[in-house]
Amino acid sequence: MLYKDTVILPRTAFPMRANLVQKEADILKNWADTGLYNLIQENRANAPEYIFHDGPPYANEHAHLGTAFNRVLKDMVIRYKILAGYKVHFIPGWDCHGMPIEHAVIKKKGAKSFSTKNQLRQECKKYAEESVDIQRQEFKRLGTFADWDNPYITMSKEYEAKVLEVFKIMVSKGYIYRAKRPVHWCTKCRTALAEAELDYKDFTSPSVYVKFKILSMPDTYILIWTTTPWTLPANVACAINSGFKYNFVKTEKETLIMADSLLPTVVEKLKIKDYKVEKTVLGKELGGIEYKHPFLDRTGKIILSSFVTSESGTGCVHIAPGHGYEDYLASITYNLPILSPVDEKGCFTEEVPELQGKNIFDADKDIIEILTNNGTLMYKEDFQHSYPHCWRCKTPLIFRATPQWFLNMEHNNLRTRCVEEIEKVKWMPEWSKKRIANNIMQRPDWCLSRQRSWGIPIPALYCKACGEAILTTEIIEKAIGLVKINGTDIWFDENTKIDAVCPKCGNKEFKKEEDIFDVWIDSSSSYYAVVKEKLKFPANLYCEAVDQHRCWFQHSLILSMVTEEQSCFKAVLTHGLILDKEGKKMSKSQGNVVQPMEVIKKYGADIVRLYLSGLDYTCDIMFSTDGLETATTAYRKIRNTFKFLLGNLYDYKKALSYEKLWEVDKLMLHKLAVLIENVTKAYEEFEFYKVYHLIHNYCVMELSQFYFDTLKDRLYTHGKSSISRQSAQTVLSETLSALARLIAPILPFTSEEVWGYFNTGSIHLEKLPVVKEEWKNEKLANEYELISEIRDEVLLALEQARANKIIGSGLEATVIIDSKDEKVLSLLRDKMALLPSIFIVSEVIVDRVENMVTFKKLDIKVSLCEYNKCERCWIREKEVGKNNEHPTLCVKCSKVIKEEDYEKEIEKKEPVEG
RNA sequence: GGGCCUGUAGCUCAUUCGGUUAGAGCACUCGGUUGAUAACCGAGAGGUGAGUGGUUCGAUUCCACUCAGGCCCA
Repeated sequence: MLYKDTVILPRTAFPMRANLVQKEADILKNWADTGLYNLIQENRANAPEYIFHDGPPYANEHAHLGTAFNRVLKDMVIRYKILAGYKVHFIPGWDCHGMPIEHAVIKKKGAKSFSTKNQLRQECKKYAEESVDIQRQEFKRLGTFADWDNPYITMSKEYEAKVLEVFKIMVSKGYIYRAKRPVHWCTKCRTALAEAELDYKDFTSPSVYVKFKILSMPDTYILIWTTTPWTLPANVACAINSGFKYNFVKTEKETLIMADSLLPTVVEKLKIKDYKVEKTVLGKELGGIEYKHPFLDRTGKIILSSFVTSESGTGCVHIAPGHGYEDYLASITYNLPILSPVDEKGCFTEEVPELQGKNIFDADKDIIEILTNNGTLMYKEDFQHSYPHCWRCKTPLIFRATPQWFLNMEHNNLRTRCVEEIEKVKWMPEWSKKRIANNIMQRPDWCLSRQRSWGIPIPALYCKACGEAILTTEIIEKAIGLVKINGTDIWFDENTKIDAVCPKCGNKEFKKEEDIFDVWIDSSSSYYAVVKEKLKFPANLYCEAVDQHRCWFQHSLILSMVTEEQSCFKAVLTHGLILDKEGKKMSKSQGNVVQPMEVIKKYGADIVRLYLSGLDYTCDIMFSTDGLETATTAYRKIRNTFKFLLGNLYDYKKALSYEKLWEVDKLMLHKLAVLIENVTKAYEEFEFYKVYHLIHNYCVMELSQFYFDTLKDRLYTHGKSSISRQSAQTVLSETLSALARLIAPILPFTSEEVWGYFNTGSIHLEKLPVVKEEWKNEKLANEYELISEIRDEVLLALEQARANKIIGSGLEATVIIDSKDEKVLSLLRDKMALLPSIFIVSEVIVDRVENMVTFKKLDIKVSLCEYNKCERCWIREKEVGKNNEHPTLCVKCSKVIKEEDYEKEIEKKEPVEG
């Protein structure tokens, strides 16, 4: 008789090997075919809303690993919120304007191939559109959930018009002003350059030491050092560090002021032999002192600035706010004039009559001559240093102050209101509040204008008669009307005319502003163009990387405070950046860049997602292949857990009521309840790595190592329809149902695959598992806490017996246990009948015998069980061999065979050959 | 140079107010099983808690500095 065939082994088509790459593609197709996104929206039509607003990634070719991580993180939030019963309408976005795209297009096609702005803009648009499509495919492949067919695109005319509306409100409320600011300028291309367009190369500049006469002190000079003599005509101040010590150095002729720490190098260079330090003062004591300009008829004053270093020079820095960024910042603090007597070709203007028309680099030697003649030049040499050049024409660049549009951070107490509003927002992690508050407090006024082509034009006009810059809500209104229909290209079309009257001279002819907006205006207006327009203002959550504290988070907050007088987000979740496995930044030059799609192609999205979910993203994330391998192992464990569950539920009919369940099964429902509660709590806090560890540990420790192992005998050998087997199946079913849903936000593909073998419909239409009150059983849990400790000791004893060749399999063992602890002893006696299945041995006897090994709680003796092995369930039992009908079976098995009427089934089966 | 963050086993994470021998899982080694089988079970080994100093009866935990790394600003 083939008793083996009466054993009910797991049966499922759910494959052990995932073959994720193929499987995920199938599931994606299925989601697309069934229109899952819309099904979910319908399903949650009347549910409370959760507004999660997507920060638009930059539409620049393939998605980076950091972007991929950001998408996955957002997706886990979205999928969790949907699971938790919310309606989440997630509109993805793309940031499409800006310098990097313009840069890439010019690089690809060459600057000469575009004769008009709009030709260049068309090419940029094409580039951005292609990038959006590439990234959309990649984001879909990651299994991320969104309204991919209806994204917001910052270069769409609707969006552009909305940005202009935001600007109109800024103007109408009086936040916008126009002022000069130094920018990197190419004198050959006659254009401003962005940071990314700078090409640093070695360059030789004249290095000069110049003395400025202090007005209030006879024969006393402050000594400065500069490598750009041509900026001296724009000098308005001299900066020193308030914390440094400054010496008054008396030489034969005069007294020179310089930093104490730089004295030795300076006197050596200037070949000053006889000198004496007359006195030493702290920098802050010199603040406000006036000096005479070395060759122009005006004065400047000494100011205090923290950027002055003691690395080179004299510790006294010549300040020309029109020709340096730090100088410019200092000019704001000290309210200094911003002189920039240089035209767009790099020649001096009439503001410097002596040098008018002269190229500034050529003028260096003229200025040196003037300084030499009037005796203010102390020393001169050539100085080689790394200097920015134009990326296109390789000309050395200059800083030149040009008029720009600004947002005034102090208007209507904007800065203070932002800082106060920050307090009302929930920042996760908490330190991010401090970070953004610092940023807002320290930031200068926002320079809104860029001298570029690919962006939204600033709708200002210049009077052709008097040159007056005109920016009014009426003009913006007209621009919005045009843009809504035509997009912003219309602004750059020379045929487009805006009707207006110059308020200064009454003229009606205008030149349109050529500058565009800083791209951060585009993306940071999304609260207005998307949240307010299509969702519900304000958003519940923004979630981006840590660098966005200075960018999107900050700028969105500022704009929202201007237009809505409140924050556009209630909570902000920040994550770290993705670094390589050594914690180094990924960069092409280092060769340590990981392409997300290559990883997906190799491992599948679910494994990548599982890996990412397990990382603590509140700090920087080190991405390693080792980690992916670990995640693969963890994935297999989770997958096999599902396979075991499915395999033992193929014949499951219906749940047993709680009272009828076996004790161990009740225990497992308690543990499942605790798991559900803990996982839900972790999800609520967006602590996905806790979710991962909780679920993985549950699969490994509670299920695989304990429950499943002890359950095998019951599932396989008890009667098909026995209460004991049904009891186990009831709990297995609850476990599968809960586990699949709990992991669904992390493993959207695998959970969907599992659900297909278990239930109907998509798992992503389901809701979080609910803990039934009756499942909670602290008393049982406490008892089993102790039993678990006891089990560990028994397993240790079995291992020793195995090492001593007393037993092989655990089922060969008879375990005799005793305890000196009354509590333990009474528990053992109480649970006597259950112990063999819990220890997975054939026999357990509570007794005291000789040669017991003492453990912490128990004394244990393991011996080879003297009974015969049941052919069917492999348990050794004293009745085996005594039953005439089934001489090789134990009592339990012969009873099962009889009651369940397996006889016919067995006879029907063909005998197996060999 | 400034602001913010990070550093615990090879990997991913724990360690509640500072308190017994710093814990899990994976990976590794050894063993068992062959009825979850490219699976499953058990055991073992693995740590100067980045470093130095301080506060304390006691520090991985609190403080200072240093080192390594990240973001932003200069």
